[in-house]
Amino acid sequence: MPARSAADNPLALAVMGLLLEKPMHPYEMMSTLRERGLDSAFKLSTGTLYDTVRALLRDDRIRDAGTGSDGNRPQRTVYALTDTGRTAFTERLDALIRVPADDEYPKFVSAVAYIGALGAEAAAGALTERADRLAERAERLRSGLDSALGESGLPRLFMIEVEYALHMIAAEREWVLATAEELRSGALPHPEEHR
Amino acid sequence: MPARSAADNPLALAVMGLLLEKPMHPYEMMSTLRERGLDSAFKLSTGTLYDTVRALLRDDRIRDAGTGSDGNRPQRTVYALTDTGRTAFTERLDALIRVPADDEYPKFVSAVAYIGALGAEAAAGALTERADRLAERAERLRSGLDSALGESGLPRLFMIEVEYALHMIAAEREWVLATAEELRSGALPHPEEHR
DNA sequence: AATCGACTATTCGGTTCCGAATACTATAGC
DNA sequence: GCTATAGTATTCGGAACCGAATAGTCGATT
Repeated sequence: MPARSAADNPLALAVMGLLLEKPMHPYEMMSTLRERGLDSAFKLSTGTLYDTVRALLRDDRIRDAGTGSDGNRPQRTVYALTDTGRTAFTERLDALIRVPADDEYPKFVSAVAYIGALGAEAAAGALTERADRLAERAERLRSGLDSALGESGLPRLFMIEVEYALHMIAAEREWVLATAEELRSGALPHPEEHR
Repeated sequence: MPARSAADNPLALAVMGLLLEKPMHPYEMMSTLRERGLDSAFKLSTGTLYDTVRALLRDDRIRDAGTGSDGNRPQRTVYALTDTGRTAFTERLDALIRVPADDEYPKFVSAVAYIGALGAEAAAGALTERADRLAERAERLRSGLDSALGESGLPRLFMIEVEYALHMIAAEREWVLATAEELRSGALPHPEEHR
Protein backbone atom coordinates (compact mmCIF):
# COMPACT_ATOMS: atom_id res chain seq x y z
CA MET A 1 0.00 0.00 0.00
CA PRO A 2 1.98 3.03 -1.26
CA ALA A 3 2.06 6.26 0.73
CA ARG A 4 -0.07 8.19 -1.70
CA SER A 5 -2.21 6.24 -4.10
CA ALA A 6 -5.27 6.88 -6.20
CA ALA A 7 -6.76 4.16 -4.01
CA ASP A 8 -6.79 6.64 -1.13
CA ASN A 9 -8.90 9.39 -2.61
CA PRO A 10 -12.50 10.02 -1.61
CA LEU A 11 -13.71 8.40 -4.80
CA ALA A 12 -11.97 5.14 -3.90
CA LEU A 13 -13.96 5.01 -0.69
CA ALA A 14 -17.16 5.54 -2.61
CA VAL A 15 -16.27 2.81 -5.08
CA MET A 16 -15.62 0.32 -2.30
CA GLY A 17 -18.82 1.42 -0.62
CA LEU A 18 -20.77 0.63 -3.76
CA LEU A 19 -19.13 -2.74 -4.25
CA LEU A 20 -20.12 -3.59 -0.71
CA GLU A 21 -23.65 -3.79 -2.05
CA LYS A 22 -22.93 -5.79 -5.17
CA PRO A 23 -20.41 -6.19 -7.99
CA MET A 24 -20.58 -3.44 -10.58
CA HIS A 25 -18.87 -2.12 -13.66
CA PRO A 26 -17.41 1.39 -13.56
CA TYR A 27 -20.08 3.03 -15.61
CA GLU A 28 -22.75 1.71 -13.29
CA MET A 29 -20.83 3.08 -10.30
CA MET A 30 -20.82 6.46 -11.93
CA SER A 31 -24.53 6.57 -12.63
CA THR A 32 -25.35 5.22 -9.19
CA LEU A 33 -23.27 7.90 -7.52
CA ARG A 34 -24.92 10.56 -9.61
CA GLU A 35 -28.35 9.22 -8.78
CA ARG A 36 -27.59 9.44 -5.10
CA GLY A 37 -26.24 12.94 -5.43
CA LEU A 38 -22.86 11.93 -4.09
CA ASP A 39 -21.15 13.27 -7.19
CA SER A 40 -21.44 16.83 -5.94
CA ALA A 41 -19.83 15.93 -2.63
CA PHE A 42 -16.55 15.24 -4.41
CA LYS A 43 -15.22 15.56 -7.88
CA LEU A 44 -16.22 12.75 -10.16
CA SER A 45 -14.90 12.54 -13.67
CA THR A 46 -14.86 9.51 -15.88
CA GLY A 47 -11.11 9.43 -16.22
CA THR A 48 -10.53 9.58 -12.49
CA LEU A 49 -13.02 6.84 -11.85
CA TYR A 50 -11.30 4.40 -14.18
CA ASP A 51 -7.90 5.33 -12.75
CA THR A 52 -9.19 4.77 -9.25
CA VAL A 53 -10.59 1.39 -10.19
CA ARG A 54 -7.25 0.46 -11.71
CA ALA A 55 -5.46 1.50 -8.51
CA LEU A 56 -7.84 -0.52 -6.35
CA LEU A 57 -7.24 -3.48 -8.61
CA ARG A 58 -3.50 -3.05 -8.29
CA ASP A 59 -3.81 -3.05 -4.50
CA ASP A 60 -6.02 -6.17 -4.55
CA ARG A 61 -8.91 -4.40 -2.92
CA ILE A 62 -11.16 -5.32 -5.81
CA ARG A 63 -10.99 -8.04 -8.46
CA ASP A 64 -12.19 -8.61 -11.98
CA ALA A 65 -15.47 -10.46 -11.60
CA GLY A 66 -16.12 -11.11 -15.25
CA THR A 67 -15.26 -9.24 -18.38
CA GLY A 68 -17.53 -9.66 -21.34
CA SER A 69 -20.54 -8.45 -23.17
CA ASP A 70 -23.75 -8.90 -21.24
CA GLY A 71 -26.73 -8.85 -23.56
CA ASN A 72 -25.31 -7.05 -26.49
CA ARG A 73 -24.19 -3.87 -24.85
CA PRO A 74 -20.67 -2.58 -25.38
CA GLN A 75 -18.17 -4.79 -23.60
CA ARG A 76 -17.54 -4.05 -19.98
CA THR A 77 -15.80 -5.35 -16.90
CA VAL A 78 -17.56 -6.04 -13.63
CA TYR A 79 -15.59 -5.67 -10.41
CA ALA A 80 -16.14 -7.14 -6.95
CA LEU A 81 -14.72 -6.30 -3.56
CA THR A 82 -12.11 -8.71 -2.22
CA ASP A 83 -11.83 -9.67 1.43
CA THR A 84 -8.85 -7.41 1.93
CA GLY A 85 -10.89 -4.73 0.20
CA ARG A 86 -13.66 -5.12 2.70
CA THR A 87 -11.26 -4.64 5.61
CA ALA A 88 -9.47 -1.81 3.87
CA PHE A 89 -12.78 -0.04 3.40
CA THR A 90 -13.62 -0.12 7.07
CA GLU A 91 -10.14 0.89 8.13
CA ARG A 92 -9.96 3.78 5.71
CA LEU A 93 -13.42 4.97 6.66
CA ASP A 94 -12.55 4.85 10.33
CA ALA A 95 -9.34 6.79 9.74
CA LEU A 96 -11.04 9.43 7.62
CA ILE A 97 -13.52 10.10 10.37
CA ARG A 98 -11.13 9.77 13.24
CA VAL A 99 -8.45 12.17 12.08
CA PRO A 100 -9.33 15.50 10.45
CA ALA A 101 -7.26 16.38 7.39
CA ASP A 102 -4.95 19.33 7.61
CA ASP A 103 -6.01 20.88 4.38
CA GLU A 104 -9.75 20.60 4.48
CA TYR A 105 -11.47 23.46 2.61
CA PRO A 106 -8.31 25.11 1.25
CA LYS A 107 -9.80 27.13 -1.59
CA PHE A 108 -11.72 29.59 0.50
CA VAL A 109 -9.18 30.04 3.30
CA SER A 110 -6.47 30.88 0.81
CA ALA A 111 -8.70 33.58 -0.58
CA VAL A 112 -9.77 34.87 2.81
CA ALA A 113 -6.12 35.29 3.73
CA TYR A 114 -5.85 37.96 1.06
CA ILE A 115 -9.27 39.52 1.38
CA GLY A 116 -7.70 42.73 2.57
CA ALA A 117 -6.36 43.27 -0.93
CA LEU A 118 -9.88 43.88 -2.22
CA GLY A 119 -10.61 46.90 -0.07
CA ALA A 120 -13.33 46.99 2.56
CA GLU A 121 -16.40 47.70 0.41
CA ALA A 122 -15.49 45.28 -2.38
CA ALA A 123 -14.68 42.59 0.14
CA ALA A 124 -17.95 43.09 1.98
CA GLY A 125 -19.80 42.92 -1.33
CA ALA A 126 -18.16 39.72 -2.39
CA LEU A 127 -18.82 38.15 0.99
CA THR A 128 -22.46 39.12 0.83
CA GLU A 129 -22.85 37.52 -2.55
CA ARG A 130 -21.21 34.39 -1.22
CA ALA A 131 -23.72 34.33 1.59
CA ASP A 132 -26.56 34.45 -0.93
CA ARG A 133 -25.13 31.62 -2.95
CA LEU A 134 -24.61 29.57 0.16
CA ALA A 135 -28.24 30.12 1.07
CA GLU A 136 -29.31 28.90 -2.36
CA ARG A 137 -27.17 25.85 -2.09
CA ALA A 138 -28.55 25.07 1.34
CA GLU A 139 -32.05 25.44 0.00
CA ARG A 140 -31.37 22.96 -2.78
CA LEU A 141 -29.84 20.46 -0.39
CA ARG A 142 -32.63 20.86 2.09
CA SER A 143 -35.38 20.22 -0.43
CA GLY A 144 -33.50 17.23 -1.83
CA LEU A 145 -33.16 15.89 1.66
CA ASP A 146 -36.80 16.41 2.52
CA SER A 147 -38.08 14.70 -0.58
CA ALA A 148 -35.70 11.77 -0.23
CA LEU A 149 -36.66 11.22 3.37
CA GLY A 150 -40.32 11.87 2.77
CA GLU A 151 -41.29 9.94 -0.30
CA SER A 152 -39.04 6.90 -0.09
CA GLY A 153 -38.95 6.54 3.63
CA LEU A 154 -35.17 6.36 3.46
CA PRO A 155 -33.62 6.20 6.95
CA ARG A 156 -32.00 9.45 8.06
CA LEU A 157 -28.63 7.76 8.42
CA PHE A 158 -28.39 7.35 4.68
CA MET A 159 -28.57 11.06 4.11
CA ILE A 160 -26.45 12.02 7.07
CA GLU A 161 -23.76 13.60 4.91
CA VAL A 162 -26.32 16.09 3.68
CA GLU A 163 -27.11 17.05 7.24
CA TYR A 164 -23.40 17.60 7.80
CA ALA A 165 -23.12 19.73 4.68
CA LEU A 166 -26.10 21.81 5.75
CA HIS A 167 -24.62 22.39 9.17
CA MET A 168 -21.31 23.51 7.72
CA ILE A 169 -22.90 25.73 5.11
CA ALA A 170 -24.94 27.44 7.81
CA ALA A 171 -21.82 27.99 9.91
CA GLU A 172 -19.90 29.42 7.00
CA ARG A 173 -22.76 31.71 6.13
CA GLU A 174 -22.82 33.06 9.69
CA TRP A 175 -19.15 33.87 9.56
CA VAL A 176 -19.32 35.38 6.11
CA LEU A 177 -22.19 37.69 7.04
CA ALA A 178 -20.67 38.68 10.36
CA THR A 179 -17.36 39.50 8.69
CA ALA A 180 -19.03 41.48 5.92
CA GLU A 181 -20.81 43.49 8.58
CA GLU A 182 -17.59 44.10 10.48
CA LEU A 183 -15.93 45.31 7.32
CA ARG A 184 -18.78 47.68 6.54
CA SER A 185 -19.03 49.10 10.03
CA GLY A 186 -15.31 49.56 10.38
CA ALA A 187 -15.13 47.21 13.35
CA LEU A 188 -12.49 45.30 11.41
CA PRO A 189 -10.00 48.04 10.65
CA HIS A 190 -8.54 48.01 7.18
CA PRO A 191 -4.98 49.34 7.43
CA GLU A 192 -3.03 50.59 4.43
CA GLU A 193 -0.19 48.39 3.23
CA HIS A 194 1.34 46.07 5.75
CA ARG A 195 2.66 42.56 5.92
CA MET B 1 -6.22 31.40 -19.99
CA PRO B 2 -6.98 27.68 -20.17
CA ALA B 3 -10.02 26.22 -18.43
CA ARG B 4 -8.07 24.44 -15.75
CA SER B 5 -4.55 25.58 -15.12
CA ALA B 6 -2.00 25.33 -12.36
CA ALA B 7 -2.32 29.09 -12.35
CA ASP B 8 -5.76 28.70 -10.81
CA ASN B 9 -4.92 26.72 -7.71
CA PRO B 10 -4.86 28.22 -4.21
CA LEU B 11 -1.09 28.33 -4.31
CA ALA B 12 -1.12 30.53 -7.39
CA LEU B 13 -3.18 33.08 -5.50
CA ALA B 14 -0.70 33.01 -2.65
CA VAL B 15 2.21 33.47 -5.03
CA MET B 16 0.60 36.49 -6.63
CA GLY B 17 -0.23 37.82 -3.21
CA LEU B 18 3.40 37.65 -2.20
CA LEU B 19 4.63 39.27 -5.39
CA LEU B 20 2.24 42.10 -4.68
CA GLU B 21 4.63 43.04 -1.89
CA LYS B 22 7.86 42.69 -3.79
CA PRO B 23 9.64 40.54 -6.39
CA MET B 24 10.81 37.21 -5.04
CA HIS B 25 12.38 33.96 -6.08
CA PRO B 26 10.41 30.74 -5.51
CA TYR B 27 12.39 29.54 -2.55
CA GLU B 28 11.79 32.82 -0.76
CA MET B 29 8.07 32.51 -1.43
CA MET B 30 8.13 29.11 0.17
CA SER B 31 9.88 30.19 3.31
CA THR B 32 7.73 33.30 3.62
CA LEU B 33 4.56 31.25 3.36
CA ARG B 34 5.84 28.84 5.97
CA GLU B 35 6.77 31.67 8.27
CA ARG B 36 3.28 33.05 8.03
CA GLY B 37 1.73 29.67 8.65
CA LEU B 38 -0.11 29.73 5.35
CA ASP B 39 1.45 26.45 4.34
CA SER B 40 -0.96 24.49 6.51
CA ALA B 41 -3.95 26.20 4.96
CA PHE B 42 -3.22 24.50 1.66
CA LYS B 43 -0.80 21.95 0.39
CA LEU B 44 2.61 23.34 -0.38
CA SER B 45 5.28 21.17 -1.90
CA THR B 46 8.38 22.35 -3.69
CA GLY B 47 7.48 20.67 -6.96
CA THR B 48 4.03 22.20 -7.04
CA LEU B 49 5.38 25.64 -6.28
CA TYR B 50 7.77 25.61 -9.21
CA ASP B 51 5.07 24.22 -11.49
CA THR B 52 2.73 26.96 -10.39
CA VAL B 53 5.32 29.63 -11.02
CA ARG B 54 5.91 28.21 -14.48
CA ALA B 55 2.18 28.28 -15.18
CA LEU B 56 1.89 31.90 -14.03
CA LEU B 57 4.81 32.75 -16.25
CA ARG B 58 3.16 31.06 -19.20
CA ASP B 59 0.01 33.10 -18.61
CA ASP B 60 1.99 36.36 -18.35
CA ARG B 61 0.84 37.04 -14.83
CA ILE B 62 4.41 37.19 -13.64
CA ARG B 63 7.70 37.85 -15.40
CA ASP B 64 11.34 37.02 -14.98
CA ALA B 65 12.80 39.96 -13.09
CA GLY B 66 16.41 38.87 -13.19
CA THR B 67 18.08 35.52 -13.26
CA GLY B 68 21.52 35.22 -11.83
CA SER B 69 23.62 34.64 -8.81
CA ASP B 70 23.23 37.29 -6.16
CA GLY B 71 26.21 37.23 -3.83
CA ASN B 72 27.49 33.78 -4.42
CA ARG B 73 24.47 31.76 -3.54
CA PRO B 74 23.23 29.12 -5.93
CA GLN B 75 21.74 30.67 -9.02
CA ARG B 76 18.14 31.70 -8.79
CA THR B 77 15.43 33.51 -10.64
CA VAL B 78 13.48 36.41 -9.21
CA TYR B 79 9.93 36.94 -10.43
CA ALA B 80 7.74 40.02 -10.42
CA LEU B 81 4.03 40.53 -10.91
CA THR B 82 2.99 41.96 -14.26
CA ASP B 83 0.15 44.43 -14.71
CA THR B 84 -2.14 41.74 -16.02
CA GLY B 85 -1.06 39.68 -13.05
CA ARG B 86 -2.16 42.39 -10.69
CA THR B 87 -5.62 42.49 -12.24
CA ALA B 88 -5.83 38.73 -12.45
CA PHE B 89 -5.05 38.51 -8.76
CA THR B 90 -7.90 40.78 -7.77
CA GLU B 91 -10.34 39.13 -10.13
CA ARG B 92 -9.49 35.64 -8.99
CA LEU B 93 -9.64 36.66 -5.35
CA ASP B 94 -13.01 38.26 -5.84
CA ALA B 95 -14.34 35.18 -7.63
CA LEU B 96 -13.04 32.79 -4.99
CA ILE B 97 -14.84 34.69 -2.31
CA ARG B 98 -17.96 35.46 -4.28
CA VAL B 99 -18.80 31.95 -5.42
CA PRO B 100 -18.47 28.96 -3.12
CA ALA B 101 -16.86 25.89 -4.69
CA ASP B 102 -19.00 22.82 -5.12
CA ASP B 103 -16.48 20.45 -3.70
CA GLU B 104 -15.31 22.26 -0.61
CA TYR B 105 -14.33 19.83 2.19
CA PRO B 106 -14.81 16.61 0.20
CA LYS B 107 -12.71 14.22 2.27
CA PHE B 108 -14.88 14.18 5.33
CA VAL B 109 -18.28 14.26 3.62
CA SER B 110 -17.39 11.26 1.52
CA ALA B 111 -16.56 9.38 4.69
CA VAL B 112 -19.63 10.56 6.55
CA ALA B 113 -21.78 9.26 3.73
CA TYR B 114 -20.68 5.74 4.63
CA ILE B 115 -20.48 6.11 8.37
CA GLY B 116 -23.31 3.65 8.81
CA ALA B 117 -20.98 0.90 7.64
CA LEU B 118 -18.96 1.19 10.83
CA GLY B 119 -21.76 0.29 13.18
CA ALA B 120 -23.15 2.67 15.79
CA GLU B 121 -20.60 2.28 18.58
CA ALA B 122 -17.53 2.31 16.34
CA ALA B 123 -18.87 5.31 14.48
CA ALA B 124 -19.55 7.20 17.69
CA GLY B 125 -16.05 6.37 18.91
CA ALA B 126 -14.38 7.59 15.75
CA LEU B 127 -16.43 10.78 15.82
CA THR B 128 -15.49 11.44 19.41
CA GLU B 129 -11.82 11.07 18.63
CA ARG B 130 -12.24 13.45 15.74
CA ALA B 131 -13.78 15.96 18.10
CA ASP B 132 -10.74 15.73 20.37
CA ARG B 133 -8.35 16.25 17.51
CA LEU B 134 -10.35 19.19 16.27
CA ALA B 135 -10.14 20.71 19.72
CA GLU B 136 -6.36 20.30 19.73
CA ARG B 137 -6.08 21.88 16.33
CA ALA B 138 -8.24 24.79 17.42
CA GLU B 139 -6.08 25.24 20.48
CA ARG B 140 -2.92 25.41 18.37
CA LEU B 141 -4.47 27.91 15.99
CA ARG B 142 -5.83 30.02 18.81
CA SER B 143 -2.50 30.30 20.59
CA GLY B 144 -0.71 31.07 17.33
CA LEU B 145 -3.27 33.76 16.65
CA ASP B 146 -3.01 35.29 20.09
CA SER B 147 0.75 35.48 20.03
CA ALA B 148 0.85 36.92 16.52
CA LEU B 149 -1.69 39.57 17.37
CA GLY B 150 -0.22 40.26 20.76
CA GLU B 151 3.50 40.56 20.33
CA SER B 152 3.82 42.05 16.87
CA GLY B 153 0.75 44.21 16.95
CA LEU B 154 -0.30 42.72 13.63
CA PRO B 155 -3.73 44.01 12.53
CA ARG B 156 -6.52 41.47 12.90
CA LEU B 157 -7.27 41.57 9.19
CA PHE B 158 -3.98 39.86 8.47
CA MET B 159 -4.94 36.82 10.48
CA ILE B 160 -8.56 36.77 9.42
CA GLU B 161 -8.23 33.38 7.73
CA VAL B 162 -7.35 31.89 11.10
CA GLU B 163 -10.52 33.31 12.58
CA TYR B 164 -12.42 31.70 9.76
CA ALA B 165 -10.72 28.36 10.33
CA LEU B 166 -11.48 28.54 14.04
CA HIS B 167 -15.13 29.26 13.38
CA MET B 168 -15.44 26.33 11.00
CA ILE B 169 -13.59 23.95 13.28
CA ALA B 170 -15.90 24.86 16.12
CA ALA B 171 -18.94 24.27 13.93
CA GLU B 172 -17.66 20.92 12.78
CA ARG B 173 -16.92 19.89 16.31
CA GLU B 174 -20.46 20.72 17.37
CA TRP B 175 -21.91 18.56 14.65
CA VAL B 176 -19.52 15.71 15.28
CA LEU B 177 -20.30 15.60 18.98
CA ALA B 178 -24.04 15.94 18.48
CA THR B 179 -24.03 13.14 15.94
CA ALA B 180 -21.93 10.88 18.13
CA GLU B 181 -24.42 11.44 20.91
CA GLU B 182 -27.34 10.66 18.63
CA LEU B 183 -25.68 7.45 17.57
CA ARG B 184 -25.05 6.40 21.15
CA SER B 185 -28.52 7.24 22.39
CA GLY B 186 -30.22 5.57 19.48
CA ALA B 187 -31.85 8.80 18.37
CA LEU B 188 -30.31 8.19 14.98
CA PRO B 189 -31.58 4.72 14.19
CA HIS B 190 -29.11 2.38 12.61
CA PRO B 191 -31.06 0.06 10.30
CA GLU B 192 -29.63 -3.20 9.03
CA GLU B 193 -28.64 -3.30 5.38
CA HIS B 194 -30.33 -0.86 3.08
CA ARG B 195 -29.43 1.28 0.13
C1' DA C 1 42.15 22.28 4.69
C1' DA C 2 39.05 18.53 4.86
C1' DT C 3 34.69 16.95 6.69
C1' DC C 4 30.18 17.58 8.39
C1' DG C 5 25.61 19.28 8.85
C1' DA C 6 22.31 22.86 7.98
C1' DC C 7 20.53 25.90 4.68
C1' DT C 8 19.56 27.63 -0.03
C1' DA C 9 17.53 26.68 -4.58
C1' DT C 10 15.83 23.97 -8.26
C1' DT C 11 15.07 19.86 -11.26
C1' DC C 12 13.32 15.25 -12.09
C1' DG C 13 10.37 11.37 -12.80
C1' DG C 14 6.50 9.03 -11.89
C1' DT C 15 1.76 9.01 -10.50
C1' DT C 16 -2.71 11.10 -10.43
C1' DC C 17 -6.24 13.82 -12.42
C1' DC C 18 -9.55 14.92 -15.84
C1' DG C 19 -12.10 16.45 -20.00
C1' DA C 20 -12.37 15.16 -24.65
C1' DA C 21 -12.49 11.66 -27.83
C1' DT C 22 -13.86 7.21 -29.20
C1' DA C 23 -16.83 3.53 -30.15
C1' DC C 24 -20.59 0.81 -29.82
C1' DT C 25 -25.93 -0.01 -29.02
C1' DA C 26 -30.75 1.02 -29.05
C1' DT C 27 -34.76 3.60 -30.24
C1' DA C 28 -37.34 6.79 -32.99
C1' DG C 29 -38.71 9.22 -37.00
C1' DC C 30 -38.91 9.50 -41.75
C1' DG D 1 -33.79 0.36 -43.96
C1' DC D 2 -31.36 4.89 -43.24
C1' DT D 3 -29.97 8.66 -40.45
C1' DA D 4 -30.26 11.06 -36.14
C1' DT D 5 -30.14 11.21 -31.35
C1' DA D 6 -29.67 9.68 -26.82
C1' DG D 7 -27.56 6.49 -23.85
C1' DT D 8 -23.76 3.06 -22.61
C1' DA D 9 -18.86 2.11 -21.62
C1' DT D 10 -14.03 2.96 -21.87
C1' DT D 11 -9.53 4.85 -23.55
C1' DC D 12 -6.32 8.63 -24.35
C1' DG D 13 -3.14 12.36 -23.98
C1' DG D 14 -1.70 15.90 -21.66
C1' DA D 15 -1.54 18.81 -17.59
C1' DA D 16 -0.97 19.02 -12.64
C1' DC D 17 0.88 17.21 -8.48
C1' DC D 18 4.43 16.06 -5.31
C1' DG D 19 8.25 13.81 -2.83
C1' DA D 20 12.85 12.58 -3.67
C1' DA D 21 17.02 13.70 -5.69
C1' DT D 22 20.38 17.00 -6.91
C1' DA D 23 23.56 20.61 -6.24
C1' DG D 24 25.71 24.51 -4.55
C1' DT D 25 27.02 27.52 -0.17
C1' DC D 26 28.05 28.68 4.54
C1' DG D 27 29.89 28.16 9.10
C1' DA D 28 31.62 25.21 12.59
C1' DT D 29 34.63 21.41 14.02
C1' DT D 30 38.58 18.54 13.91
